[in-house]
Amino acid sequence: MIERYLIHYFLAVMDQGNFSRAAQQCRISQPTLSVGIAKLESLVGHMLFQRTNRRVELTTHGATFALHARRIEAEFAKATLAMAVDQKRTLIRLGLVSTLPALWIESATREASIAEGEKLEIVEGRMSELAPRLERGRLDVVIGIVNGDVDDERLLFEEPYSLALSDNHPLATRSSVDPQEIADADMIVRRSCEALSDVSRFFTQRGVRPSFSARTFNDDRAVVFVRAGLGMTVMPRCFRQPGIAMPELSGFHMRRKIGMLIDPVTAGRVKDSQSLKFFAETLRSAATTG
Amino acid sequence: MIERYLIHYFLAVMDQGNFSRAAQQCRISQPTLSVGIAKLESLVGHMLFQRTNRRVELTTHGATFALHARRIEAEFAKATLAMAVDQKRTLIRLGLVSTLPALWIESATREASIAEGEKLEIVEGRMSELAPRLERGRLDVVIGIVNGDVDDERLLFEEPYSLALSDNHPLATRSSVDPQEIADADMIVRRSCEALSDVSRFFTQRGVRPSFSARTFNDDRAVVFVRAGLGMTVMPRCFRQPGIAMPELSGFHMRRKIGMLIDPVTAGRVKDSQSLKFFAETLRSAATTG
DNA sequence: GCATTTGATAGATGTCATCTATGATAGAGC
DNA sequence: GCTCTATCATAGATGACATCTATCAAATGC
Repeated sequence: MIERYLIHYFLAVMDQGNFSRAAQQCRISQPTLSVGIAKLESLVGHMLFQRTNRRVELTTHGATFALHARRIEAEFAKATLAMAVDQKRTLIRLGLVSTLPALWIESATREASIAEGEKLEIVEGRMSELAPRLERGRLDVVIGIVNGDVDDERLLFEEPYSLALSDNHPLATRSSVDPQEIADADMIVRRSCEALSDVSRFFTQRGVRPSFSARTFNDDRAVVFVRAGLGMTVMPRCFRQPGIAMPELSGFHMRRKIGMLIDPVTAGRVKDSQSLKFFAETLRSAATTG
Repeated sequence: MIERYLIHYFLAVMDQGNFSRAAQQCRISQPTLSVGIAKLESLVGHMLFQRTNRRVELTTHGATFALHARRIEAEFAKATLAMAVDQKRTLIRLGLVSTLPALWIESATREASIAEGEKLEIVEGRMSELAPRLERGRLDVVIGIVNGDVDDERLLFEEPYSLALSDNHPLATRSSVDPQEIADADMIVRRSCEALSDVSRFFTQRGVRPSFSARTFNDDRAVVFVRAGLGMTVMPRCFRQPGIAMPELSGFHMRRKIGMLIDPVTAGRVKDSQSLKFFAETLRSAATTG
């Protein structure tokens, strides 16, 4: 049976005149589209496209099928439109980089839930997982690390990485600490940290080889370790909280920007979302007041 | 995205007014249809059916959607029809019970391949595997064991089960052998035999407990063993061939009918198939001339 | 000749439609 | 009441297949 997704593939190739671009339009890989068209051709029993190396054009059978394909797609569109009235809730699928403090996420989530008739679906993960999901339309928006220039609306905050240590540590009152001063200290490794490799390079380039007292993927757990005096670590400023001192690590100037990455396809829906707005604003204000 | 199969499910429920019957119409299980309708409802954002215990009826949203669903399905049908012209080859998916002799299958396949513009796709297996495949439309026709009354057109041949032994065995010249006479003989077990349990019951009820010299799923291999004098076995008469004697096993009157089981949905297409006709006739004549 | 762009192929992976088995509910018959 | 039957829903396992990440092969442009 000819499924709708094959109709989609077919129309995309017609639109773009090219398999690779059609695949992009459908947000699938080129080989997937290739076998999809092959399957469609086997289902209808005819070649639909004449592939020359420079361009793709319809066969006569393809032209016939094109008429029907357009009508089918139009009928689906009409049906969807007809059912779109009285829609109760809009779903926003939000990707969230895992290197944000639990407390902030907690209050942001609570604020977001105020919005009526909307539903937030949150996926946590590293940027390297979230970015392709956004790319393929599995997420509507990602709140995480953004690089390069970002307009103010989408940038939530920018922050440095600092040293984090228990506030009864001798160095806790200092505003800045030299790497050599902590050569003998125990360090805690935040394994999900996006700056992990930069931090370790920073220390090794200065001849400092700290010993490690803990390794964790959970940043809030790392904070607990620090507060308990198990060791110190380097983490984004946003993790500052009672019991933790965060002096500058002199010479380490890396910063990160936290912002929103929005899927262009669903951008309209996302822009209107009250819950996302509440969520973002809570993070933004936490960063400025903290 | 609403896929076509969901439209199908929806229309089937409308047609039948009942999930279970709709599932039968779609040749899927009832739970599959249940979650399918649930998925469709979540996609369109509305309940489509009002389920009471005794009957299923459309909601107002469902009624609206029904109009569109019919149109969509109609467009697909038109498209399929438009592409059906100039169809080159028709595919017949043939299930073949594995307890038929390789030689017969070989010549039948060769004869079938004469038919132009048709393609035969053969799946071998036990009846217990083939029957559900036919049931679910994965096969167009099954050639295998048929029970009960079958019209002459679909019945290919009927045959008894006989003892099979090497033709230089002392008993080879006999027309009939008593079970007690072979109490000491080595037997070969044809593990895929549909009569296996009947055969072993037949022997045990007569107090005969033969020893086994071979066990195989491959009937032609069993023939090779028999011819080599490794032992004897009970098999359908159609396996008779040079080097093998097949005296009757007195008291064992079981017979089997080999015939065609045809999927009612694709019956029209199957009836017209030349290759299937050649295939069937070759088997039928092999049975009468052999 | 070399880099680029095209679509096709192969093998691995993940998603999800499908299955079987079971539960929950309601009416029918006694 | 009680069972029996018919209904649709749920849970977990399975399998099919759409999709991915490699690649390759062929043609074009420089």
